[in-house]
Amino acid sequence: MLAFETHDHQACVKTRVAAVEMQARARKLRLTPIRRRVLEILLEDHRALGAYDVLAKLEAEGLGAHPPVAYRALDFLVEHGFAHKLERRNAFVACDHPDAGHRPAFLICRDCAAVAEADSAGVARALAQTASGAGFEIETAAIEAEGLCPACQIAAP
Amino acid sequence: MLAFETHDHQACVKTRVAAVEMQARARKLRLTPIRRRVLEILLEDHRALGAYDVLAKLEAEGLGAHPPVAYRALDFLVEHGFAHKLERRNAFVACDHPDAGHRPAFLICRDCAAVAEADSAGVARALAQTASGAGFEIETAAIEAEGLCPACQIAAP
DNA sequence: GCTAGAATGTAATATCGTAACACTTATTTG
DNA sequence: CAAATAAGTGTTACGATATTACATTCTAGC
Repeated sequence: MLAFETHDHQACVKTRVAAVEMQARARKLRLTPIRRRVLEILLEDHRALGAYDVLAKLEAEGLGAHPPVAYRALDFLVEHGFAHKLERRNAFVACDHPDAGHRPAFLICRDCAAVAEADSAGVARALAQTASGAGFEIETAAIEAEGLCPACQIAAP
Repeated sequence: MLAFETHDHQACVKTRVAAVEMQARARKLRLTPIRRRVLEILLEDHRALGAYDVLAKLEAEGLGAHPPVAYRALDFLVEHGFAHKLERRNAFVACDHPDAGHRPAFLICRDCAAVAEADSAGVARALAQTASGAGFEIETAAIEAEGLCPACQIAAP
């Protein structure tokens, strides 16, 4: 639950960008300057950011001023498992474990928008069982809890 | 998993509106004509409808032509447990079990938008356990699976 | 009937997201 | 290497989703 703990964030961003770079190379994906910068922007917080928040930062740096620029980069990151979309917030967050194809559960703080990934295996299993009883074939599952992170429980009681 | 089975839908709508009416009376809520009609619109399909879909139907019947009309009625229904919002789709669906305060899991067909409610107790328990390990205090959880309903598995293989 | 609170009507605008097409840059292939 | 192809980017325009604010009307309770 990395996001809720203090840690050396500079280093954290660096190692995680490096990890994605490696993954990208291995999978022959192009981590272009815009995509890389969007990933960094997401990593700089462990927070949920809207597409237009990301776009504003890009724009301030002269990297593209129109919505499709942000959406395309975000779509790329999401598609390849380097970021996730939070459906409840129409927002995006960098992935904690940049291995492709996982779909974690999310714990989202309603106060500070910090986001932690949680293992969804148990949850997914329970869901799959229910679905199969109905003859429903699950393709993807979004599991998003909202509430208060430890810090905000103290700050705003 | 009512939504995926054939049934007498006329009767289904009628009994469910009646159930909500009783609930509303018991809880001193005002099920006004607009709110009632929006509920019926949602019940007429067991499908996910966008706010603007609902609004279009209201408009065609002369019941209000501006977005807040639809959103206010939908918010009322959601707030009191007579409908749910599907975050992944920015859409709404009538509640299967109009008792207040429950938060089911959803099985949403990507093809026909049929929606079934599934028991979320097991899923919620698994999630709560993970969260408590992180010191995170869950207030609400959205659990939404997307895939193919039985009918659409046959229709579109 | 009066009044307070709830609900509705309406305009304007914010926020989120995409289609379409021109152009540039990278990769493949003859 | 050059041409052909594919992938990525720049830009315009628009569509879809949602809210704020304020005026007006309705309703319940006195």
